[in-house]
Amino acid sequence: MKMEGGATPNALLGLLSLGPMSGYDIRQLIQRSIGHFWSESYGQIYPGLKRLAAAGLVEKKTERKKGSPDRHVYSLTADGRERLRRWLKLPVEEAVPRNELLLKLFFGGQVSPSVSREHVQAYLESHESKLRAYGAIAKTLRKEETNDPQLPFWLMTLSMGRHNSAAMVKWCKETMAELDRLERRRKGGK
Amino acid sequence: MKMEGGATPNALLGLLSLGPMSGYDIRQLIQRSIGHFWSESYGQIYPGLKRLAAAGLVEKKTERKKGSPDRHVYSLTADGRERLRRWLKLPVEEAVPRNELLLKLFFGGQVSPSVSREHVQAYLESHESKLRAYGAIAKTLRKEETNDPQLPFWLMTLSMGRHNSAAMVKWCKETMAELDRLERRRKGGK
DNA sequence: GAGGACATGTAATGTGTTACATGATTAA
DNA sequence: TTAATCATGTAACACATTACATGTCCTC
Repeated sequence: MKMEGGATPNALLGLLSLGPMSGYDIRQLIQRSIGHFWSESYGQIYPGLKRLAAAGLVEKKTERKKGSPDRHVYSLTADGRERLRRWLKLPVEEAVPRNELLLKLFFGGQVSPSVSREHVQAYLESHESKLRAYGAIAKTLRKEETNDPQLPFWLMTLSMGRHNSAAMVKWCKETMAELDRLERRRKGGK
Repeated sequence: MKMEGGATPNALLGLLSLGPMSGYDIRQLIQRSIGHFWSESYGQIYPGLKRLAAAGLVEKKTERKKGSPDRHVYSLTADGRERLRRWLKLPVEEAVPRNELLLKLFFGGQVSPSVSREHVQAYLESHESKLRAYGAIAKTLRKEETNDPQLPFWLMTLSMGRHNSAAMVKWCKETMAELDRLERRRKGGK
């Protein structure tokens, strides 16, 4: 009965702090809220909720529906909320970085520069599309949740996404230019 | 005998493309080269090399030393180099994002803004120190590897680190200011 | 003589995704 | 009728870290 540590159960507690929900709801909510920087699969969510319930941090209520399977709605207990707060105060644990694009780029000397160029191009497009998405989300968020006290925090997480993607767009453009130079030098003289 | 897919064995091949090495060497080299965006533990490296050798992608030579344990030096075979090139050309697989700082910040409404402020402060400091490190690495890299054809690629990966950390520093400062505003509003008049 | 670098490897454990299994309802 | 959405959950697998186990050489 450890239950300390791991971010996943605490993420579940955090989401339940927004209101009672089923495992299925949680999955959907993740995608509409923290999806840009967090994800959980059903294989984590369902067993996770079960363990949290066994530890008394959440409470389960079963809603019967004719025909379709029962809905298991979980809600935070006082203990659960306390546990969440305690975790929130703990220092953030830095994750081991893993960036496959950079890994491939680092070994770019093994292939033609155009290969790396394509990878960077794809990365550029993904960040440009993220930037568009962030703009849209900020708009609806401000419209629909104007007086929610948590809104400022949600906007801060969005803002990081924007800063990051903008920086990545800039890096991609510079890097593609440099890769073009390498390609030309290869084909051209010497 | 799949051996396709996973980035880890390909990272090993990539490092061996820089020259023959032992598992121990690989670990050290990772920290001095791709450590900012990749990492591998011995528990991955040693069994990984064994599997690559079984698949004929690397070759193992044992150097006997009196007293100390044998050194197992691995080098790329032609097959291994070919496999590496093929993987480099494959599109980059985007990883599921996981950012614990953002997760905590998203639920920042559950605790005092000063808690979030401290997390952001720590993040700021870590990126400022990264920026200093990147500057130092770029300097030594240009001094010691001036004519290595792979240098431009190494500098590109460094450059992403710089763009990213600079953006994060900016975001941290803005976000800390916003958190201070929230804190003041909380203490001050309703 | 204590500690750290050198050097290899395995076992236990943790963490996470994907595929599978089941089945109703609803929209194209 | 085909597919998507709703809804729950397990099992198999993949991937990764950490602790353990062992032992030498070198430096303070």
